[in-house]
Amino acid sequence: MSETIAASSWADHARSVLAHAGHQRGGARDAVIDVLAEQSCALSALEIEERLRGVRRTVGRASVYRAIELLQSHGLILRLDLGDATSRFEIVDPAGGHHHHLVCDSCGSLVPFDDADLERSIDRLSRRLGFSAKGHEVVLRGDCAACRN
Amino acid sequence: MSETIAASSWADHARSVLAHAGHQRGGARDAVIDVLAEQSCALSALEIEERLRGVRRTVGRASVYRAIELLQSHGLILRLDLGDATSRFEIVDPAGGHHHHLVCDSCGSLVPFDDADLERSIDRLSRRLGFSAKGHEVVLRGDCAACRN
DNA sequence: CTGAGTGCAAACAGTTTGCATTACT
DNA sequence: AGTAATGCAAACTGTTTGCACTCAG
Repeated sequence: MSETIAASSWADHARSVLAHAGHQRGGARDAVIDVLAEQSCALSALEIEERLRGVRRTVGRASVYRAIELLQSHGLILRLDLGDATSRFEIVDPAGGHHHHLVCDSCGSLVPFDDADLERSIDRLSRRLGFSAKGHEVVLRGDCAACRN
Repeated sequence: MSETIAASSWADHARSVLAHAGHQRGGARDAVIDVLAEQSCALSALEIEERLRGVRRTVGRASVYRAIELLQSHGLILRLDLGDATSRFEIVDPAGGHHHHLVCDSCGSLVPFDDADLERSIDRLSRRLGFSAKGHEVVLRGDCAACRN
């Protein structure tokens, strides 16, 4: 894993981007940013809401979704769809690094990984196809170490 | 594209698999199989329902979902999630070939592609990670040829 | 003060489920 | 006849929207 950004630096970065875009700073969105910053891997909107309720402050569901939408539109988080009909979100490394995921068929857990070889293949591929591919996702399905008795 | 199976052969295959699994053959599921067989690329459940209403026979929404679930549990179709909160389904080539997708950011269209190099990377990757990766999905996001004016 | 941000509740869309009916075999 | 398959409608879940209220600047 080449994720080396500190959680707080992403939060600061996100707040700064939003501020420059002319957004006021409200308590609900701020709390959502904090929760996302603490988590390195994908969270669903409802998971975010739940964690907020416990630890920080109760935030209306709509505010969670609106914060997510705003963050996404500024490229600060990305949406991840893994086949269970709920979107998950995770912070985007401002430095450009990114990873992909293994979804465990048994326990449903999410294991992040990265692979330079894979990235190279995808680069070559986009060039071959003539796409200006702006992004990509790779999802492996299998059994995680814990479940593969 | 190395998809060379005839549509009818998948439909026959699917029916045979279900018959061997002890399932009776009903009109609704049969129609769903036909619609899927005619389409080479992913369809959502509601798109399937819609096509059935027009051309073949009106099929209850629940039956569409039940047919999909059954087909999926037998590995005859696979679910595809592309970030718009609706699952799409496409037939699985009994010969084992498969492809991935480019999602056009502008028009939302789905363009299938395959790439041996990419597959090799993913194979190597699964081995490196020690997963028994049973499946994988790759989604590229960008602009399709038509939209890239 | 003024508009962006927020919370609540209602509206929505896709999907699933319960149950009575129909149709294979 | 007996059992799987089907259709309908209601229930559910995740997400979005309308609107009144609050708070940051």
